[in-house]
Amino acid sequence: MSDQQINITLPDGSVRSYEKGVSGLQIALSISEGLARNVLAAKVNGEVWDANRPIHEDATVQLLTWNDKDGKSTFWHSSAHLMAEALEALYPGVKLGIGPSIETGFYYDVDFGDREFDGAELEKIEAKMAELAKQKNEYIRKDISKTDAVAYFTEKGDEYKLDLLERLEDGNITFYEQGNFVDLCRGPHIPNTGFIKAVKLLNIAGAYWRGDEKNKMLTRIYGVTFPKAKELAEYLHMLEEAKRRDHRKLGRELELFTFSEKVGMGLPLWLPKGTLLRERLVNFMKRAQDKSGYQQVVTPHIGHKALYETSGHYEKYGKDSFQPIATPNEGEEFLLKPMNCPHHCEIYKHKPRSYKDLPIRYAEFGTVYRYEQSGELHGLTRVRGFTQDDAHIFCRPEQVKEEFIKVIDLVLYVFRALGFEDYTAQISLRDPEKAEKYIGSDDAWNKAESAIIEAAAEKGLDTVTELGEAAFYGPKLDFMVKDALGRKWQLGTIQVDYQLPDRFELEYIGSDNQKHRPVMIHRAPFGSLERFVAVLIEHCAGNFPLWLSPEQMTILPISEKFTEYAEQVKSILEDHDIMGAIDNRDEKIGRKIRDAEVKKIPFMLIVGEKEMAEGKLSVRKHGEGDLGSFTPEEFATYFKGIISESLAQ
RNA sequence: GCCGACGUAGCUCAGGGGUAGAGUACUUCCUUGGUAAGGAAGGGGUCACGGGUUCAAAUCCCGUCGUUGGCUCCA
Repeated sequence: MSDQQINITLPDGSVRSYEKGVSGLQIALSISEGLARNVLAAKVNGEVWDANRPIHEDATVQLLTWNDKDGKSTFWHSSAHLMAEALEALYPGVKLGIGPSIETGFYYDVDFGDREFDGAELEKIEAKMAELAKQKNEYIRKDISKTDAVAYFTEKGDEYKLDLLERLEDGNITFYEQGNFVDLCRGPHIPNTGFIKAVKLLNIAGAYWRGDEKNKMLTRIYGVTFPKAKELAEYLHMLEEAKRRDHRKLGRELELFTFSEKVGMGLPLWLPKGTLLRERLVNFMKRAQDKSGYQQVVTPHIGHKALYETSGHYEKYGKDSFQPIATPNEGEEFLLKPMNCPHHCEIYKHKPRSYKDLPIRYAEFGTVYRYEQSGELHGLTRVRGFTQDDAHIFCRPEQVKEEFIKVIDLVLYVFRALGFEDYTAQISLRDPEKAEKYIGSDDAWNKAESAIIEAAAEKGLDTVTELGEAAFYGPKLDFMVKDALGRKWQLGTIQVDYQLPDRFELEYIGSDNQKHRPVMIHRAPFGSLERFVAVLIEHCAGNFPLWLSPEQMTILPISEKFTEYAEQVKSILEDHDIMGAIDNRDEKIGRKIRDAEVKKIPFMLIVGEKEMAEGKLSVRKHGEGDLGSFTPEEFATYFKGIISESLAQ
């Protein structure tokens, strides 16, 4: 083989020989024209490159299309450049900050100077982007010296790019050019703007330069683009659907919860139906925990300041918490409890423990209060008072992994019962560069981190690892579920903790008759009930699984002549623990059905002359329609069957 | 907390310096109806709150509170 040839290894393991300087695009072309038309970028030895950038050495190459995550992000990054080009064309003199791709779409931070920019202008920019995209301008990569780069942006008067340049090293700087637009950019980019077929600018928001509130606020324009118009339509439909499922809207409509200015922001008020839903979740969790060897405990809503000084929470969060409440005479200080664990440590300590007692698992649906910045509050997902399905497992060091695995099993059972099929586990480790953020010894951290990693591997979890996401006292495993619309939510969490046992001087007597220190595992499968209910509402669009539904059925008499029979049916069903109201209003059956459908009540039981004569009821299922007639007992059996199926282990 | 938008009946929203509106929900009456809205009448609002401008403010201005989209934060 001549030295003008290089070997390219493709993802399927095949090796092909190409001329030196071949590009990803040319490789694609050699495979099929269709592939070449769809190639957005190429992953060369694990690094994402422009599809048309020449490859000079043997390499492993993966061609990236819209179906690859990296392909999408390249596409959106290039779209940000396209938007910047449109902005410069429409608003000469605008200054540009940064314009990255994000999980869905992209944004660009823009300084419009004195110009007032309002959202209505987004359509104008969209149109300009579409026009520029049609020109199929190539994205051209250029190496440039730092001096020339600085000269260019000095001339242009763009202080933000100059600020960025300050932190870059000479010899490492590239510009990308497309059409009339040049940007400082590491790349990579898609071959040309023609790939961008559908553009939607979604909203604008303020954002500080470099995220620092001391800096100037720029206008951030969010957008999303697609290679096909149809995909944009689907995306917009998804947004509509998300709006329709918004738990704040459904929570109000289904009368689950409310807020009151007078009670205070971020402090949810649970209405009777929401409370019923919550209680069902709590009972479900209690049953599951009882089976797994947990014991329920109850602790107060406040605790002495010293308790949190011991735990380390006061030092870490004291300033950013609700401030202590003082007693009028003694001047003692108490904090609203932000965590249940210190209380549980004191329960552990109330008597000497033997190694034979461990593990001890204390569970509490503990309501905690945390000060959240006013701008952070959002429906039930971010509140100032919430209830955790909290538990703390105190165990011997050698039991950590086994206990951890048991917790994973419990979490997965819970997800399954609630219809969350799609989840990943995020392992959050400490950021080794920021040791000051964490308490505890390296040794303890290493042990905790490896326990989590091993347990996750043993359960075959699909994991991602994030550095710097750990809690200050220990690493954690968080479960991220995907809801019915593909949105990711963080729910359950499991954390290994070697610090609190030290701080609280927890002990047990080992088989060697010596004192030993237990290890704690914090865990909350739901996380917070508030947040969990919010996610559940959006996941099922308010159509709760039957076993959770706050109103499982309603009895609809055809006319008031059948009220008495309806009462009889109700009482029979009550004996089977099937609860619901009779809709006795002076309305026609069509109206009663409509109202029950709107309220998303799972079953409508219609009783009229025919049913009364036969001792039956006509069953109509929400969203599905008439199921035919059942005796009350037959219905109860059918009803219970549905529930036990969804709760099967 | 910071920046922007918003705040009118329980809910969804119209109005925009000169007597407060609609749909829906609610109440009463008529109707006793068979699988997604029967008819009529009626009650309900300090137009978030506090100041200011004006002969006159729901409307314009300022402030506060709240909601909301972001930013920063999240034990």
